[in-house]
Amino acid sequence: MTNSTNTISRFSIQETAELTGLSVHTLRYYEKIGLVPHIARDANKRRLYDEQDIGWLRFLRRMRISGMSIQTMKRFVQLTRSGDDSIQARCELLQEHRANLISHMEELKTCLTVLEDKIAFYEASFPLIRDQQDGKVKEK
Amino acid sequence: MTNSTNTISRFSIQETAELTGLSVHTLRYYEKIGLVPHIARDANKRRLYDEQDIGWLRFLRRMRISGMSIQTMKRFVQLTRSGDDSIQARCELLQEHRANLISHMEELKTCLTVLEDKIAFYEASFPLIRDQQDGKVKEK
DNA sequence: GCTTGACTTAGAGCGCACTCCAACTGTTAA
DNA sequence: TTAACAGTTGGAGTGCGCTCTAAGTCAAGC
Repeated sequence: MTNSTNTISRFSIQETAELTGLSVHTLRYYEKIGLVPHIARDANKRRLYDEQDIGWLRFLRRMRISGMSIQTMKRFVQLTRSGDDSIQARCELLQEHRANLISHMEELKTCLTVLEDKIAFYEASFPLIRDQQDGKVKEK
Repeated sequence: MTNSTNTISRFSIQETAELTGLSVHTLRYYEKIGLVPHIARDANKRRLYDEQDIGWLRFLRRMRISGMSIQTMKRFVQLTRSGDDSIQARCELLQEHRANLISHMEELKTCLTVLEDKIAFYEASFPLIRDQQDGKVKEK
């Protein structure tokens, strides 16, 4: 982090990639498609991200990981731009996403159970694997 | 389900799609790429899935939903084909997938928390939304 | 002055997992 | 017998979300 003051921190695209977990490619891509507004530039036209940008990017990344589509994120951004009147709509969008996320998590729980059952089946049919996992002697 | 006996059930591709949650396209696709072995055919070369096939397809679907790639599923199928010697390898593959799945589920939990916080923030800034959700009168 | 390296842009390319299409076959019902 | 319908095949097309390339700019260090 190469910032001159303690109060205002500005980050290069590389630093921002590290701070947010998004690749530099993705950072430019998100800006291009309008997910991120007007990133400040230095004298050489290089991007300078501030704390707020980092926060927003982190939020976007979380939404992506949790399965929100780029399309939906775009809609959310649009709503954000249209001021306080859209707060309710934004909230509803997030509530819908939450519902999707929760049901997806439920589904994953089912998958995990299926997976555990299958693993248990294999382990039962081949006890040596269990021993290995316990750190015991491996035999063939 | 148009089966003639109670003991041996055979299903058309359409029925199988309904029973497994996979599309007919996907069923053919999975067969083509070798995820599903030798599905029986009737006199007109139409696929006839049996209970075992259904079970296997359901398992595949679960693995896909939980994030296993087609590539990895192919590897698993290959191992299955190479007999009992591969039981350990198969088990390890599933254990690795389980680890991935669990860490993904953790990540989703974090996302959910972030999402809930954001929703709570919006709800706090616009109390009418809360009332609406509680089934109370909607006002503008 | 020259190279290195981190950045810029517009736009092309890619991998994944389907999804669909065209052309065909066979069964059933009117 | 003709139309509708459910299936078949090989192969093309699609949508998503990046990811990379080419060609260029600028600043710093040797």
